[in-house]
Amino acid sequence: MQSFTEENYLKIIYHLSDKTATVQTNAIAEQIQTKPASVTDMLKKLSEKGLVDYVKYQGASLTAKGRDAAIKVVRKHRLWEVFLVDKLNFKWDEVHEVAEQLEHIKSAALVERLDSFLGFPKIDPHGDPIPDKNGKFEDATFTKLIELSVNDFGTITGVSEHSSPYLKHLEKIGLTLGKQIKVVAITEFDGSLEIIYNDTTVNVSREVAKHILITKLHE
Amino acid sequence: MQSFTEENYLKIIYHLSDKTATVQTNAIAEQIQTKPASVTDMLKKLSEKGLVDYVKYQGASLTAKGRDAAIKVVRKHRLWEVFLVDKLNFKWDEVHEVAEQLEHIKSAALVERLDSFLGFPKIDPHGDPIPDKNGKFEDATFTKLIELSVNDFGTITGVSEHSSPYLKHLEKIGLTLGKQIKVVAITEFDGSLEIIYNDTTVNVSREVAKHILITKLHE
DNA sequence: ATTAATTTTTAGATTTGTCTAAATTAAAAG
DNA sequence: CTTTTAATTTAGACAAATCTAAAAATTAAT
Ligand SMILES: [Mn+2]
Ligand SMILES: [Mn+2]
Ligand SMILES: [Mn+2]
Ligand SMILES: [Mn+2]
Repeated sequence: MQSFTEENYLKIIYHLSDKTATVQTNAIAEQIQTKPASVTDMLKKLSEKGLVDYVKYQGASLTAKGRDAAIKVVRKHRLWEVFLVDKLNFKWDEVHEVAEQLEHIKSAALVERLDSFLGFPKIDPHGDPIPDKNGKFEDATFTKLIELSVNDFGTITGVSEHSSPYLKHLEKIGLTLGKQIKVVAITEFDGSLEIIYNDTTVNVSREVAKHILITKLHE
Repeated sequence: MQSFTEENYLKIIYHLSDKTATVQTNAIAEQIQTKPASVTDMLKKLSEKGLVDYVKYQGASLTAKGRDAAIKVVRKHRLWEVFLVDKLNFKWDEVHEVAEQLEHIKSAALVERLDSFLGFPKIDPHGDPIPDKNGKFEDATFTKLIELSVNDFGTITGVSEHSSPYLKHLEKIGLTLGKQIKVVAITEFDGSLEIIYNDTTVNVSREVAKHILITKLHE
């Protein structure tokens, strides 16, 4: 059984592993809001527990056991987010902080019954896939909005940034999950994108477009 | 903002205060599963924070601020128990441990929305009153089953022991919340009570009867 | 009022997770 | 291939919460 703190490290390492095979000390420190020296200490501990593979100065990666544990935390985080939005009427920008706490509640029965109560949802309020009981899930192949070209179109199926200010901004300009969008122009000056959905046109900065995930539609 | 641990101390002191005005170090230690020396340390800390009144060797009591904090924890504990039973189909003997964790989740919005989602329940699955948003609740005047005499009758409205083995036992012999019962005899030999409800007669040991709370009916 | 038993507190150590400052190692630049 | 820079690790300290063993205070018993 892992501590609250250990679970946070495993989860962060898991998320950072999406991009690179081996995760650096400084990257973990930044995500977890701590100092590199503290990360080194924890990596040694997690390594001794058989949860991460760690070689001095070379970074860390999750073992099978560590990945299982991390996925369980992610599953709980996303199920609780669905609960908060679907059942308690929270907005999608209000749930992340509370889910950060709820994800550490220890009770296998609770997770399974919550999952059932919610109707076995496949994605959370930000479009992220929810691992099932066995940790399995389909990691959809997203394209970032910023990578689209003029005349490309598709559906908004996720966001890779969960902060409240960011999500509130998307809400305000109408770019929420499920919206069909099309890129009509890319501004020469600042690289921002001109997007059309329904009959509305909005301008999206590169910084914002970076975190919007699109499922491209063809033809 | 209190730590997880501080909240547990406040809650225990609150519960122990029901019986006596000032709470002893050893009593807290026993409830919280720790050593008296640790309790002394914590009492000093809570005293400095203005949450308890504490005089060396004299025991402790909650300040108004401490009681407010304790009641907030109790409110959360009981609301979560209602959620687990009413929405997730847990049995009344399965919820206490999980609620011990959930009661420490920090989010005012979550508590209020959960309360609303549950329909503003007044009592939890064990018959305990749920404090409202402002910490107010009616503490009903219960009579312990063990204090009844032959021919006394009433309704089971609560239990003062939340452990799974105890609650499972009550379930098995049919003594659940809301049942109308009558004492038909008290056994000379061991003081156990002969109880009748509907058309069933059951024998209840003194140890079991001690924790069953009755609302007496007259005439 | 002494003595004995119980309760409570202190003193000093331990564990978990963190930090700062200094020392190493690895990577980048020249 | 040195030198410089950046990343990482060690060493030593610290805060929170706990423990054991010993000392002190309170309460109960003679
Ligand atoms: Mn989240
Ligand atoms: Mn999410
Ligand atoms: Mn309970
Ligand atoms: Mn209860």
